[in-house]
Amino acid sequence: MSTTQRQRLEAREESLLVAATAVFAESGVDGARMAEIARRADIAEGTIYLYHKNKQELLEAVVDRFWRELTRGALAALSPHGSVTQQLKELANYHLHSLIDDFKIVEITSRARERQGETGRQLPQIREYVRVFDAILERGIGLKEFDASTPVWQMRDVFYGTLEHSARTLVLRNQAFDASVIDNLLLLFERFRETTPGVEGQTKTETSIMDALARIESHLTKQNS
Amino acid sequence: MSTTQRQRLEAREESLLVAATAVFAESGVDGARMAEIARRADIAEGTIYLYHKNKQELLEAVVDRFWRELTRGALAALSPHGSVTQQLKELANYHLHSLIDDFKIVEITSRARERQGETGRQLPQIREYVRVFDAILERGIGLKEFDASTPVWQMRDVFYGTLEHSARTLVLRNQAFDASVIDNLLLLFERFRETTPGVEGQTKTETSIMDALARIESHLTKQNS
DNA sequence: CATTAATAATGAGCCTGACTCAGGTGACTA
DNA sequence: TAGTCACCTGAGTCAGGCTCATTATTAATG
Repeated sequence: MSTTQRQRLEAREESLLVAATAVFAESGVDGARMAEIARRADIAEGTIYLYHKNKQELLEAVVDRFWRELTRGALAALSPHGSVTQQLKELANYHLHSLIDDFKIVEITSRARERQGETGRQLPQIREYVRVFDAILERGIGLKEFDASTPVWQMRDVFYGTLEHSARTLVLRNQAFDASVIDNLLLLFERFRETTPGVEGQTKTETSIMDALARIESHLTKQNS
Repeated sequence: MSTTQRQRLEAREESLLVAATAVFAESGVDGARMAEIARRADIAEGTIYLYHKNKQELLEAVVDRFWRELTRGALAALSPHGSVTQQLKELANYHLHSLIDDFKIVEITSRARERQGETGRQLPQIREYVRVFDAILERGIGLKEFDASTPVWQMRDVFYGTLEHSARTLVLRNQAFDASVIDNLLLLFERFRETTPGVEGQTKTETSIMDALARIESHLTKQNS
């Protein structure tokens, strides 16, 4: 059966990524030995190179997979019909928790961007993850809840930048999740609110977040298959 | 003359760091060859190891030196008797410009933190740099310009996190410095302002920023000699 | 089923590049 | 001139990422 064959290959690829993720997280990128990864995935060292051109691309695959999962989780964490503020808070919570829990892999993410010569690269799945927040914000603007005068990317950079740094601070201090970070961040976002509230003007653009999320989801499934 | 001897050593050390900085910035950490660094510093490869234990510690020295210079520059960019808001703006400007101009080295900074096993390390000079902002904020709180309800570290994480992400976004898009990022960020910081203004209550704590900066400066000179 | 073709997996060995160390060089002193 | 010391050198070592000739496995064919 050709299906069995393909499935076996995919299982192998998956277990390779799992093994690589563990070793990278434990030993760091430089400390990780290809031999060790192969041993854990129960394949020969040379076999890795049938799936990934080199250590760098294996790392990229690991990181990409991680952010793909994170995007799935983020979408699942959002209450589909919640308010913009509600969703923002849910996403902030999910994000900060994830950054803290998987600090090791998050740190390694910057290594996946490096590539001989190229200055600024972005992994497609990270871009996809960021879009989840952009989608919420755009919905907020569409619903006139947020002011359109500040560009979306600037609001997003405040959001992500702050959470990333806060996560680092918390981890360095060996502190657990701190909800006040999120409360204060959301308070800040009040600044972006429309001064003309226009409450409950939902009817017109109400579906836009669903559209945006659907678009992102279809993107994901496409790339996955 | 023993002075001449010591000076020669310091000049050597300095030219080594200059060469290493250039090569790391051009080729990235992994792309950088110790042989190339030695060639540019006009010394033998083995000589590098008389000054730095290995490539990792050379990298740390390079990054540390960079942030030390940045701290000097930041202190110079502040108008000593300016208002807190004024100084915040000056620091934000200086910081964003620096991040963009020296993007390569800033990116490399995270590599200097990595060290076999240890999860979260911080280079002393980066910590010192961050304190410049903390000092301004604390002065603001002392002068009752800022509310003390949000912890300083959270405000600082908003500040640094946002600027860092914004710099990345700008560089990735090949855009130059964008002043609106700073304007919007400072607008956000209005949130942290005291609701009870208490304007011009300067007399009591007026010197605290000078004290703080002086403390930081003396720190620097101590470590330098 | 046997045979062949095609595909996948293996791991001994190659090669690059960080790092070492036995020896050299020159400044200063007696 | 010889001895001491501090510093420098670069050929050689070796770890570890990666290659590729060989072997194993599966699929296709008569």
